[in-house]
Amino acid sequence: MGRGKIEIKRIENATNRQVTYSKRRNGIFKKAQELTVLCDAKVSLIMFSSTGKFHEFISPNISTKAFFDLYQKTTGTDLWISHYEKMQENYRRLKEINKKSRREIRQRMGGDLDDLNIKELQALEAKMDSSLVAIRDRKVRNLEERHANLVFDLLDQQDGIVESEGYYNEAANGASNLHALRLYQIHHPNLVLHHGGRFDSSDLRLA
Amino acid sequence: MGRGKIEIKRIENATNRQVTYSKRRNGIFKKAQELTVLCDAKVSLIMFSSTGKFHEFISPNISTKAFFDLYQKTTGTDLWISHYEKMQENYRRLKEINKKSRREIRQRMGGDLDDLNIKELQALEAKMDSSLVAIRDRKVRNLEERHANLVFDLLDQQDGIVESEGYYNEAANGASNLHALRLYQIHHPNLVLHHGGRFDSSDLRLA
DNA sequence: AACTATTTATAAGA
DNA sequence: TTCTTATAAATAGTT
Repeated sequence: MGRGKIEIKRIENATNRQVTYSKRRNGIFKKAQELTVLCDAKVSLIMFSSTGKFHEFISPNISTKAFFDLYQKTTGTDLWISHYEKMQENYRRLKEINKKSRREIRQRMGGDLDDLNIKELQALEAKMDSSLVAIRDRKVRNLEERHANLVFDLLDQQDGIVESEGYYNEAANGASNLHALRLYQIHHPNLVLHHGGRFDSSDLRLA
Repeated sequence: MGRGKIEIKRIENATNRQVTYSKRRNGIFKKAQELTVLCDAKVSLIMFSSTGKFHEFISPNISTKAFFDLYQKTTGTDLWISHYEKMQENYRRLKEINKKSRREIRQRMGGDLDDLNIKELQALEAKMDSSLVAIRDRKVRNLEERHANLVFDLLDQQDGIVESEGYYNEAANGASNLHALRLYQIHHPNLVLHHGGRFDSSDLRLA
């Protein structure tokens, strides 16, 4: 749909590619917006250009966080929750160890000291140590895994990804999420949030 | 673009809405695919129809998980990581408590038993208890928060959301992620993955 | 699911 | 970038 028909393959000329990206991005955002309104659908559209620019459209009345949660729930794919649950399991183990340790101390305070208790204590110490080692290993593995994901899944293919400011948003609702995004935008004008609501072409001119 | 011009507002007739959703969904997926190829961009497009049907398009060479990570990194918005880091902090506290506890036990094994140690021990116990209470509270709050997000952000607005099978995927790479998705699809034919690669209209006829 | 009259998106040029 | 415009593509209404 243009002066000529084009083949759907990578545009080699970087300038043309950028121009086409910009035009088509506007087109697809408009389509997403229309679909949201016409069909009462929830749409999340996130894109990174070949130069690493980030753009997003999200339907109104749903935060990206809620979208992710729903996505994870729907697909049953979740790394973080399984990770979190394992950590909780380890908490329970540590808690149990602490409890036993306190019981040991009480026993000793009662003067009831014998060889068996020493062995138990040594076993306890060994258990605690291995538990801590496991925790440390898991933590290290986790950080490495996250890093590897970020680095290899994407950064090796493109430059210019904006870096996180380390701003962590604790609130769970969409409004706060949006707030975080806006705080971020102050320092990253390249980041454009295509909010929902009635479509306005001025929304598409910020990048 | 059709026999007549339409206003962009919710289609009240449910059948027409569904038909339009289906047609336009195909259109937008095709656009996403073309953008991916033409402009070498990474695109994630997730949608839920008003009847709760889930559809997704994701560019090749990047998993949805990686997309989430990148999204979070880019926007600096992250609930899970801050949560996770707090848990790690609590781990460190518990670890420290365990260490002190073991030192106490060693001291007692040496026969050095006095009132001061008992007080330290009691303080230790109190500290451990409050730590565990904090952990438990945080865990409960977290689960409630997640639940509230899922329930109120979306489920109150629509029916028919497919439920998670509770399948948790531990692997971090896209291939395994895809595998999880495919396993899931076996039981949920409504779930359609619009994979990347060359676009094929047959991909769009599964729902 | 098809068919088309129209509207809409956009490729190329400025 | 942004605008123009000829043309390709998407789709609303119909069968």
